[in-house]
Order: sequence, then C-alpha cells, then structure tokens
Amino acid sequence: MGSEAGGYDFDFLGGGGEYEGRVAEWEAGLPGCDELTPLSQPLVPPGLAAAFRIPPEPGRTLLDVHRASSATVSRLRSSPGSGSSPSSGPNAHATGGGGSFPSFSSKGDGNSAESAGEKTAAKRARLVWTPQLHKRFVDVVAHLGIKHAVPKSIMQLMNVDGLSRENVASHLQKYRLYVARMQGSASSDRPSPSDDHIFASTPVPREPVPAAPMPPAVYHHPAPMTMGGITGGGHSGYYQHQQHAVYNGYGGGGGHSYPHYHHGDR
DNA sequence: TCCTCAATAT
DNA sequence: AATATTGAGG
Repeated sequence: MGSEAGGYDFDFLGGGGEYEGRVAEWEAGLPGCDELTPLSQPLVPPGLAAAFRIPPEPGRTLLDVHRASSATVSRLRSSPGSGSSPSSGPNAHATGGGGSFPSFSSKGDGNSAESAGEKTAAKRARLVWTPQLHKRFVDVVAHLGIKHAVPKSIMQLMNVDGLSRENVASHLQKYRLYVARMQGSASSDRPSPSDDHIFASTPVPREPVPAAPMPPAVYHHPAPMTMGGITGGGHSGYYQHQQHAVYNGYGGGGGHSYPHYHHGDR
C-alpha cells in the first residue's frame, strides 16, 4: 500500500559486527538502572499536584528525556556512514533508538524477509505483548493522561525499537475496551477470572524478588546489541536496553522462554 | 494527517 | 486467542 514512511532503520545488518565494539564502549559508560530517575513515577506527589491543580503535562518531560536518549544512541550508531536517510524531523531516528526490542514471532521457514530488517513493504512478524512490554505501554499511557495517550505519542515515548504505530493502536484499542469494561459495571474491582491476561488488574505480576534481570522485550534480530549489565531491578524506568529474551514475568518463576521465533508451527 | 472504532482477517 | 488490517467517519 502506501509507499510512505516504512522508515525502519535496521542498519545494524548492514553495519555488521562493527557495532558490537562501539556498543560495548557505549554500555561501559552508561549509568546503572538505580542511578536513573524512575520516570514511571510522577515527579510531583499526587497530593501536592492535586492541591495546586497542576495540570497533567508529563508528556513534555518524558519527550524531552527521550529525545536526549535517542540522540545519544543515534550518535553512537551513526557510523556505517550510509544511512542518513534525511527522514523527516528531529525525532525521526527514534525508530533506531536505544530502547528495547519487542518480541515478534516469525513464521517464515527461516528465509526471506524476516531475517533481514526489510525496509521494503515486508510484513512484520506478529508482535507479542509480553508483560514487560505491556507494562511499558501502561506506564506511558498513564503518564500521558487520557487526553494525550494517542498511538503516535505512546509509540514515541515507549521508545521500543521496531514498534510501530499500528502495533500500539491495535493494542490501545483493546486496552481501552478492557478498561471500559472494568469501570463500566464493576461495583467492586473484581475482574473476571478469565481476565488473567496482561490486561488484568495486575498487569505485570510483581516479582517478589527480582532475582533475574528483567528484559523489557525482545526482537528477533541478530542482536546488534547484546548487553548484559543492566538489570531490571525493582523499578522499571524507561531507558532500559535489550538484554536477552526470556520473558518470564510470572510469579513463581520457573518458566522462561527465549526470544522465541515461532517457527510457524501450531 | 492522525485518531477511534467496528468488523474482519490471519 | 491474540494481533493485524481495513474501512468508515470525524
């Protein structure tokens, strides 16, 4: 259809392994998670905000931070020289940002498009909304406020590589239905037992003790960046970067999977 | 151009 | 079932 955007800067593939060195260098200088300001929490206490009628405008702040983060990352990965698609706008490189990678399940037999970061109308594998990814989504939506929580903004603030506006729009649509259903005829906060999903009142099952790093999400790429130091500690702030797949967010722990590529099997 | 929603497809 | 896609309407 549209020959528009499709601006997925998956230059990792083109660049090759040259990134690893750079990325490692970059990682070395990054602050730990604990040192980052947890943006998932309001900077102004709710009570205070309410008392002074502070209008909700966290988006600005988050965007600002995101931009800085994005700029840093894009600077680091602007080596392969080519790229430089003029794109359009200051935040155009957000797509190649240093966020986390969403989980996708691919169906190919290990051939064609999926293996490469297709830029030409190639179909993307289905996104898997892991609890971590969903939490990020919910966090962003919560901070944007009902008025500004639109697909584009959410997508930008989530800063997840490869996440499209459509992905977010689709998820948002469903999420809204869930929320509406819940506040609609719910005398008590008691979701249906069947709402055992990410949408459940307890979106991301709190792990009692974060023994293992909590990767936000995964993408099915040849892993241009593999890092291992950042642990998802208790709080999930925004700038987390990809680690390894395994999404095992469920209490009790035990099951951990891989960035599983679903090899078209069912 | 983007957003939202319902219906539909995979 | 979960996610994607489309299409209408704003």
